[in-house]
Amino acid sequence: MTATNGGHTPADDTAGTGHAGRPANGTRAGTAPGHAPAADRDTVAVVVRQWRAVHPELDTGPMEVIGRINRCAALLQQAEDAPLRRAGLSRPEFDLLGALRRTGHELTPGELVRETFSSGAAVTKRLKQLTERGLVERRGDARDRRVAHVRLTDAGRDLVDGILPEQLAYETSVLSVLAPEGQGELAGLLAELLGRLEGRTGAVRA
Amino acid sequence: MTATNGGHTPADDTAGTGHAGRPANGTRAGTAPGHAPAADRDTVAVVVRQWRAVHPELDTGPMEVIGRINRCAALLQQAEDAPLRRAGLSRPEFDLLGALRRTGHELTPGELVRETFSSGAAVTKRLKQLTERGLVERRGDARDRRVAHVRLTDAGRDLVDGILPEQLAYETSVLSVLAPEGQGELAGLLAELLGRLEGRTGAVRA
DNA sequence: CGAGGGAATTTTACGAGTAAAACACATGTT
DNA sequence: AACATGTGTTTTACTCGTAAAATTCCCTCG
Repeated sequence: MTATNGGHTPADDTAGTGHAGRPANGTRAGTAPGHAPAADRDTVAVVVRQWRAVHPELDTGPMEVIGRINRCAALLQQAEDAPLRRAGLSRPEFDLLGALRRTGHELTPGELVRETFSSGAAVTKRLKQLTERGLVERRGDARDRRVAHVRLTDAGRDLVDGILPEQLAYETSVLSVLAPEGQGELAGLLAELLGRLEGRTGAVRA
Repeated sequence: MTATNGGHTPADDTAGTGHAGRPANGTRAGTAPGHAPAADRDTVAVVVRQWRAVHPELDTGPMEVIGRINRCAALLQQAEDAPLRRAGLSRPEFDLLGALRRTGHELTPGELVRETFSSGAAVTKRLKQLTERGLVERRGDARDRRVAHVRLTDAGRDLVDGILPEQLAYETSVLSVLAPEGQGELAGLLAELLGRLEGRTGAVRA
């Protein structure tokens, strides 16, 4: 979207929360080559400054990172929803189809729940709709009559294969502001962080 | 949460989409000092591998970055919702209160919409609830009777001030997997990316 | 001054997700 | 074999957010 979509962010944040912060006040934030000082280049910087003015005693450092992650995610999702809506799909629906496509084989509703990180009820509803639209098919299991097996129809597969390149092309264009090494660094740092977050499920006490 | 919360991620992704990717197959993903190769340290790496197996011709690079941003955001939000729920607040509600707290002055509903990145209708509903709970107060404008001015009550201010340190402490603990320089780098890279995303509203065609 | 145009906010109708309960079935136990 | 227990999936009741329409009010212009 960013052009097509109406422009409503579902789960944003950053703004209200407090997510922004400052990496040490000395840690040069500008990582890029010859870029502006990025005083308040983005919304997060502004928010952090506000918090610091009100609560000078708090270390707002983490906000710089987490606030930006949240905001980037929100904007990216909004942007990438456009090609999906054009195809008449919501993101969660595409995620479901994508899971089937990338694993290459049938999945049960339960497996879709895990692959998709959504609730069982949500998966049930989506499957119902996607089945009606002819994008997926279900088949009962011979052994265990509780379980079902879901697979993509040809139409479903084609739809995913048609959208995916668009998504990747858009993502590539957005990331092009970063040098290739920058992209690698970013991926690496995020992988570390994600490793901790996914690590022992819920080990980090909130 | 990550321990308290039920465990339902609202707006996740990564899994189904395709967000993951690989920074060049040579770009060492491990950015940290002496860490494991991170072969499939996280979910995103697994997903990317699946996509590459199915569509070897596509450049899945951007997925490594964007997939991780999305997944990190989802997990962070889930984790940080715990202290909020304990206080009986949803994240959007806290965002609204936070906007009032950090700006330090009254805001109109319209301003809250902008600060909070949510729809007008949503703000209206939240204000209604928060007012009933005695966390905010409204006052009509003398000049223009269409506008209202919203301010935090003492209870509202205290609530925000009580929660914020918890949030920051949690964020600090999560980010502690990264060295301080790593955090700075991450903040800087994300700032660059965010700059582009926020830049000219919707300039990047999807 | 009275109408038109526009802005701020709220209301309405509805779609989508969640938690918890309900189902349907399989399996280990005695 | 009958049952308690546990798992896979769906159903139910409800909440929340959205889009679009409706309200209320300001301001300018003829």
